[in-house]
Amino acid sequence: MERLEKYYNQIKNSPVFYGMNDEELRGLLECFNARVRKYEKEEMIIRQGDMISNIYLILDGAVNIEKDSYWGRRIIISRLGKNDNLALSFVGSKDVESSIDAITVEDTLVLILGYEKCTSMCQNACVRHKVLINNLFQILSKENIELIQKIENVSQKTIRDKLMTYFSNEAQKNHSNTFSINFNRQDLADYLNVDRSAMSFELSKLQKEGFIKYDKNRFELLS
Amino acid sequence: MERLEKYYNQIKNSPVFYGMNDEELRGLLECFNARVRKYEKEEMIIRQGDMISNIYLILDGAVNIEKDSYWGRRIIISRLGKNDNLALSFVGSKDVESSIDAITVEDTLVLILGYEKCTSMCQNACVRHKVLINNLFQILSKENIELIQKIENVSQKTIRDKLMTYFSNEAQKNHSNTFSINFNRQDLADYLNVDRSAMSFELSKLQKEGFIKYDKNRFELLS
DNA sequence: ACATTTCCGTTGTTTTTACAACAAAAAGAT
DNA sequence: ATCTTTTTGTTGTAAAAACAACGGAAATGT
Repeated sequence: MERLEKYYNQIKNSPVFYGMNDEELRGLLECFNARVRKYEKEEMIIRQGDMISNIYLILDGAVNIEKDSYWGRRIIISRLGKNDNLALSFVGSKDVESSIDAITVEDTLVLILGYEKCTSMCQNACVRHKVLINNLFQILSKENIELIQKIENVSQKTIRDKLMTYFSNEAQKNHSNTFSINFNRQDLADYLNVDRSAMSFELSKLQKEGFIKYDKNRFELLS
Repeated sequence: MERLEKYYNQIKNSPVFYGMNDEELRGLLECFNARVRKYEKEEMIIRQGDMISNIYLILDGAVNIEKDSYWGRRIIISRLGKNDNLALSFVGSKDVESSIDAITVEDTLVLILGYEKCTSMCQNACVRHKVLINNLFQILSKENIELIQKIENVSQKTIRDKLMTYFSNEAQKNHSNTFSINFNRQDLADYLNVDRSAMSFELSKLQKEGFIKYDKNRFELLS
């Protein structure tokens, strides 16, 4: 259990608490019984089948949202990082258990809010709750749009098209044709749903043909 | 333009307005300048690039959420029906233009609420707005979970696995091993991201091998 | 610096898919 | 009922992906 104060500024600036002043935020943190927890590398924060009643906010680190297809194949649905929320949709959907795992890819610090407890208590009373839910709505909207984008990525027919679609999207996010990615090769393959070695092969081909340049995890989109 | 009253009961029972009494609902409908609009078959309700500031609720009919991959290939992201919302995530994400098309697959009736207008006016004032956003949050959560499920469907490696995953999910939704699907073959192929003829072939093979039985759009999961 | 482990690229082989072309069946129109 | 159009199933072929096996590079630990 880590001290909350240490991360107060970061918490304050996260999208979850957007538009709140200090007084409101502190009240909210107390009402939600906020705490900070540290997870080791490769630790599971959420498991398939869990009932989720907490809001999880990543303060630092990286987390994979994964799903095990029934024969051991791993699907990486998304890679989350600082200021992202985990499994928010399962908080919003009452009585639905998590269909995904959340696994840290490195040591990770998470802020945990007991959503259940507070909402049942303060019901219509607290004003902050209204701001919060408004923020959550917007965060979920963004998540939704990113899922659609992911569907676009994995729906391309060839490995080449998947890679180029993914790179285009990354370049756009970074406002630059040069960008680094968080994934290693295996993770990228699991994200794009292709075989790693086939993907590696396609990457070199793309480089030889002059579409991209890369060195380790740094990529450049040419032309 | 259709008369609102005719559909009042259905509107009242939709998830968007869950938990509101008549007075609140009527106030809300007025505040949001609610109207009902009829779309013909194959008409576009939303286009890629549109800025979405309305809440769309399907009263009757069916709508495809699609995306055109840049070489004519069509991706069906989801098929929506009665009581579903269109493009809600683009309402929540300010200043983000739609990345999808919404196209009717048959004559469709839609309730349209001018979300923008009301929220900017009544700001923190109206109580109903709080209930509404709470509902929207839950609806978006469900959408989110369904998108994750779709990712699971299309992330299977073989056509057979995609079909069986899809069928399992449908059977579960219907609480029965026998169920009808809305898609015709081409649409199902575009949804699962596979070639139609290859899929047809795989379907007959699955039937021959005794895994499924089907007649037209009615399927049964055996074993 | 050395050993060990993890990660990455390459190649050949097998499996699966996409694509094209066509026939049969079903649905719609007159 | 007849004709037309749309949908669905079947087959062969070419393209692409998965898989397996391996060697080298890079990272990690001691």
